[in-house]
Amino acid sequence: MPVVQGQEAHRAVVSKTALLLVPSPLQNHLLAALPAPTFSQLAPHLEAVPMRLGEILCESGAPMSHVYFPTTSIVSLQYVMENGAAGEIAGVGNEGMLGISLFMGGITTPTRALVQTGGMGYRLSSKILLEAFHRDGPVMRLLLRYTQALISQIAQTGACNRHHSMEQQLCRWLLLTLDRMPSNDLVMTQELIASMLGVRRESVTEAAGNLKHKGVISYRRGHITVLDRDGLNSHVCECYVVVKAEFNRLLRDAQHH
Amino acid sequence: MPVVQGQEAHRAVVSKTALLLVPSPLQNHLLAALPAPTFSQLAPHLEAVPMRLGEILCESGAPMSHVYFPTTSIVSLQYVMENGAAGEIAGVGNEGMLGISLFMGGITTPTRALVQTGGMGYRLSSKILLEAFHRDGPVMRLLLRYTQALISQIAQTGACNRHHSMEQQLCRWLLLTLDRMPSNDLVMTQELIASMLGVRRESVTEAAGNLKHKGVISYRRGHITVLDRDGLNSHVCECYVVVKAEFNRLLRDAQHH
DNA sequence: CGCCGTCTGTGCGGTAGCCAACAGAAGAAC
DNA sequence: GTTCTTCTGTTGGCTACCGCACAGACGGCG
Repeated sequence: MPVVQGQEAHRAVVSKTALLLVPSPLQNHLLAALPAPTFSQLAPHLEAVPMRLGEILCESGAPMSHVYFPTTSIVSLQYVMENGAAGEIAGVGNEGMLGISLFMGGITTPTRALVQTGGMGYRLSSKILLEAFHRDGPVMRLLLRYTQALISQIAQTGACNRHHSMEQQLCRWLLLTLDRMPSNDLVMTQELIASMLGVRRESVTEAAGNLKHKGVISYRRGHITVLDRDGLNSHVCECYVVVKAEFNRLLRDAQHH
Repeated sequence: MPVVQGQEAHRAVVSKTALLLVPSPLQNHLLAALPAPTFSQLAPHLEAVPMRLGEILCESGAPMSHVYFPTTSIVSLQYVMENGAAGEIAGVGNEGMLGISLFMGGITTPTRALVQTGGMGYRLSSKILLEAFHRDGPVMRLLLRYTQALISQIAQTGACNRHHSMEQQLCRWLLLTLDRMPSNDLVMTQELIASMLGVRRESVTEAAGNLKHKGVISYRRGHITVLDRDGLNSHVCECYVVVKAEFNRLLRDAQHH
């Protein structure tokens, strides 16, 4: 997506280091898609927060005091089964927000929100968000559309679980994660990926080994580097494309910024 | 009270039991949960429609002219993969509605809506629904809550796909379907169940055979009868309970009727 | 009644991913 | 550097589900 790359490049040039640590809220696509006046109303209430790897922003069933708009971080929405097994139902990065249950009316949600890639984000108190949402204007329209895109992602992930191979799922996950990151280097252990995909660590090792052998990725302890994005594209299942297309479709017409 | 079975038969024959075929709109829990004045506003626009087994109410990616509120029918929301394989992401019966993408803003959705159990329902033109929704009152609140419950169901189904056995999933599916039906007798072939669950027909045969052997269900060509609901409960995975609990939680506080 | 289409039962080989147990290796901490 | 933790690689057996092929059996229909 040229927008993201543009922003990244711009940031890297203009800023020394300070701005890198506290990126603009506009790096979040949802915030960036708001009309300028609407954004200005919210801006004073946006609070930059660091989001650390492994941090749990919201436990399953717990209410949230704030909603989060990741900029350089990625959050994983997970179900947790009774036997302790976990798995990702969707990811939230700079394209989205965390906390839709607030405006959907349920307040809580039975999923856990876990920081999967450390970075920065912005948060907004639930009160402010709800007020903005119920002005029935652009905020509501945008957030509902985002929610629909999220539903598609959840459904597609479920379908993918059922029908596609480990390797395909790994490729999907890598691509989706890559799209939310400024670089090709993911700080990520295989163990963590396994817990996201809801599979054994060994299965990830094997699939990643194949991709490495083919020269598509390389990795060392806790880092994965994507060498050949097209290579991933040629191994991934349709699910990646479907999810991306649906996000584009739903948020395209919502652009005003 | 074999209503559905009756419907299939009666439709072909004459219907002096016509009243059985046109149940009250209030049999749909969402409509019933609306405050009386709100419901009265909508009532004149509600149109009773038969929904026949196998009918496709909405093809993947196609816009809908109406939203549907099933009363005695059940609709299955399905993803369709490129290779033709299909699977259910969620079901919609008398507890819900079909067509959330209308008010979510996306207009279309990448899932197909297939009638899984024949029966009756009510439909409402999208225009009327949207007007009601944007009055920002009880309708919006209720529909957003329902949408959140649907999200939970989709997520839980995906998780269940990954982690639980055929038999557990079959029990979950039977219980969820049973809850939406007036009788214990499902008009349903194993082939159809298999396509819902996204598995082979033979796998369903085996799992159903086990349940039959244990005396939990009985069946004959195209019919499944649940003999022992508690038996199903003792074989089902947690997913069933989670979904039901979330529906109850989200729609309980919304009751005004 | 008998035919025939559809639904259900079963068997066999194949395989992807599970479970458990370890061995090696990279990096951090000292 | 040395130690120690944590991450990655590999093995072997196991099970659930797949794919295919076909037999039997129900029940609608002429």
